[in-house]
Parts: sequence; C-alpha cells; structure tokens
Amino acid sequence: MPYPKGHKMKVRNKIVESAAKAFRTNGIHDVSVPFIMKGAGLTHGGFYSHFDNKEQLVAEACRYAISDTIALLQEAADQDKQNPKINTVIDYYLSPYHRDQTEMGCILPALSGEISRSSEEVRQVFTHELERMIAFISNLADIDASKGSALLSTMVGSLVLARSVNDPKLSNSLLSAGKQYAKELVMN
Amino acid sequence: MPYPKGHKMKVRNKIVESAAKAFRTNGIHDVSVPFIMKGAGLTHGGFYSHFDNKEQLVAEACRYAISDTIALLQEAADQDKQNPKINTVIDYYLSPYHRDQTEMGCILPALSGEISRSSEEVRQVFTHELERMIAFISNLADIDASKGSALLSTMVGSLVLARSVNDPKLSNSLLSAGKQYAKELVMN
DNA sequence: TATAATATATTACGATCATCATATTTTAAA
DNA sequence: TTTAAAATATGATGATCGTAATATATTATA
Repeated sequence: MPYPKGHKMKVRNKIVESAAKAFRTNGIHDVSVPFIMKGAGLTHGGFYSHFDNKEQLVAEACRYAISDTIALLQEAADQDKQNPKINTVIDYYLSPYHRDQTEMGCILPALSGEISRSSEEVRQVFTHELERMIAFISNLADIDASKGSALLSTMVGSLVLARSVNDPKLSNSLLSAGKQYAKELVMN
Repeated sequence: MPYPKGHKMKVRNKIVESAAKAFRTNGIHDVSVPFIMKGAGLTHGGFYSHFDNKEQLVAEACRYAISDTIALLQEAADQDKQNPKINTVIDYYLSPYHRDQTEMGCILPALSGEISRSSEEVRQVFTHELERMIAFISNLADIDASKGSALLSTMVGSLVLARSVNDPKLSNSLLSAGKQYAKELVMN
C-alpha cells in the first residue's frame, strides 16, 4: 500500500475546506473545480477520484461550513462569562468583522440564495444543518424554536443586506438595527 | 427613420423585464445573455446594441425589480383597509405564495447574496433601491428607519431561509415565526 | 416604389467550465 | 532496491459563456 494510512482522507478534507472557503467568498457557481483544487494545493485532475461530481462537494462543504460556524459561535459564547451568552453571539454575528470576513463567516447569508436553487441533495444537507443552527441559537437564548427561528432570520437578513450595500454608513446601521432588535426579541 | 418612434426603448424594456424575471428565478450568474434575449423574443446578437455589457443590464434589472416590488407591496397595502397596512404587507411578503413565486417576487432574498459579490455599479444601484425599500416599509409601519431596517431584515432573512430548506414544514414554520415576530417588532 | 438608416439575426472567437482518459509520480511492502 | 498499487498530474473533449463582426431584414421617408 503506497501513501500513508489516512492520507487520502486528509487530502479530501483539504479539498472540502478549500471549497467551503471559496464558496463563502465567491459563491458556488462562480467557483470552479480547478480553483478549489488549487486552493487545496492540487491540480484539477484528481478531483473525480475524491468526489462523484461538483454537487457532492457542495453538499459536503455546506455541512462542513455550518458545523464550523456553530463551533465558532459556541466558542465566542463560552469566552464571555458576563453578558447573556446569546448577546455575545448576536454582537459577534452582526459585527463589521464578521460582515467583512466572509471567508470564515457563516454560510447562511453567503449562500442561502444559491442553495435555494441547488439540487435536492444540497438542500437536504442544508436543511439538516439549519435545524442544528436553530436549535443551537434557541438553546443558547433559552427561547423556543419558533422564536429562535425568527431571531436567526433577523441575524441572517441583517448581515446579508449589510453585505450587499455600497454605503458603509448604511451597512453599519443595518448591523446596529439588527443587533438592537435581535436582543429585544430575545428579552420580550 | 425606420422602425416606429420609441420602438427600441420598448424592446430594451422587454430585455430588462426578461432579465429581472430570470435573475430572480435562477440567479445572476446562472442566467446567460442568450437566455435573457430569448425571454424577450430575440436572439443574442442584438444585445450589445442595447447594453454595453451584462453588468449594466444587471444594474438596470435590479432597479426595475425593486421598483416593481415596492409597487406591488403598495398595491397590496392599499387594497386592505382594515388591518394596519404593514401587517398586510408582512403577511404577503411571508406567504407561501410569495416564497414559491420567485419570478415576480422581491429581489432581496433572491439576489442579495450575489449582489454582495457584484460590481460597484450594481451595488450602487442596489444601495439606492434598498434605501427606498426601507423608507417605504418604515413609512407604512410608522416607525423610524432603524426599526424599519430591522423589520425588513427579519422579512428578508425569513424568506431566504424558508426558500432554501427542503422540508415544507420547516419552511412554513420559518415563515410563520417571521410573521409573528415581525408584527411584534412593529407594535413594541 | 425605391432608398437608406436602423434594428435584428447569424456566425464566429477565445476563454472557461465540468468531466474524463491517460500518463506520471509517490511510497509501503517485498 | 525493486515493485506495484494508489494518488496525483497532464492533457483533451464537448458545451457554454460573454462579446464582437458581419450579414440580413425592417420600415419611415423621399
């Protein structure tokens, strides 16, 4: 057996990571297989020994990206012992930093639009991961899933709009408004 | 002078309309110039006598689509004399009908993700139209622009998530939660 | 009806895409 | 050190893209 045990799996993970980064920055359709492979330090040829097609990679990259985001938010919540943890998460989520740092940011504002036009396979994965995200948020805020959904929707909507406008002042005000009313929603 | 006066302008408008429909259904990058022209009853060759490039059309289609949406929401608001008008708009915006009718629906949930990765020209137009949308919503709900922004964000976020999930029950619950808390936001 | 300006269609170009076939490199085991 | 399986790279295919050049069709005016 050539190549060390687990080598292929490691490479496969690097491809998924590269894709998850690239998709969040540039969208799904705008990112090519060769570009993703280059980001993983490879050439395009070997792609199909790892995945059946691009759509399969999209599904895996979605799963990876949401898990990553949940872990990141959990970490942010754990670090701050003072505020209600949900407030820390809201502040992080709707910060200028998160708005401008698309590469490592939440996948929901970056790709939801495209996902809604993707294959059933991708939407299936996305659905499952979104449920996890809603559960995470609701649990952290100690609210029911319905209220948690509305909270997440406000966060996602504010971020996606803040990212799409040209005017920094308007963008910041979208973030601020989102933060304020997201927190009020949790409390009332 | 061949062709009747204003003929070219009419054709141009048909191209913009065709693009606005196609983009909302299939995204910007996934829709080709030949496809748009076919939707307007033409072939692709004449495109560049109407527009400098595709990006210019994207900008015009965005402007057209948002104006169209505002007019549609205004009409819905005017028809219902009983409820607070904003509630009628919220109910329409977060209805299963609007979720499933992407072709004529609001551009914000459909294209915000892609717009945030578009040219300055497109983002400039989008910014201006979003400001009009916020003003319209705030005015209708009789709230300030900050609260109006948060309201619109909640509506957009709920719809974009409801469109991207695979499970009808989850999708409907995202709409319902959005409706409920959007209305509460207006009242409190 | 003939003409000429204008609008549209046909055709083509180079680039890039997803995908695949084939060649080359890598390295664990013999 | 050799070998052969496994992983990766190279190169090619057909499709489609945005864009442009050129040919054809249309129709208000003369």
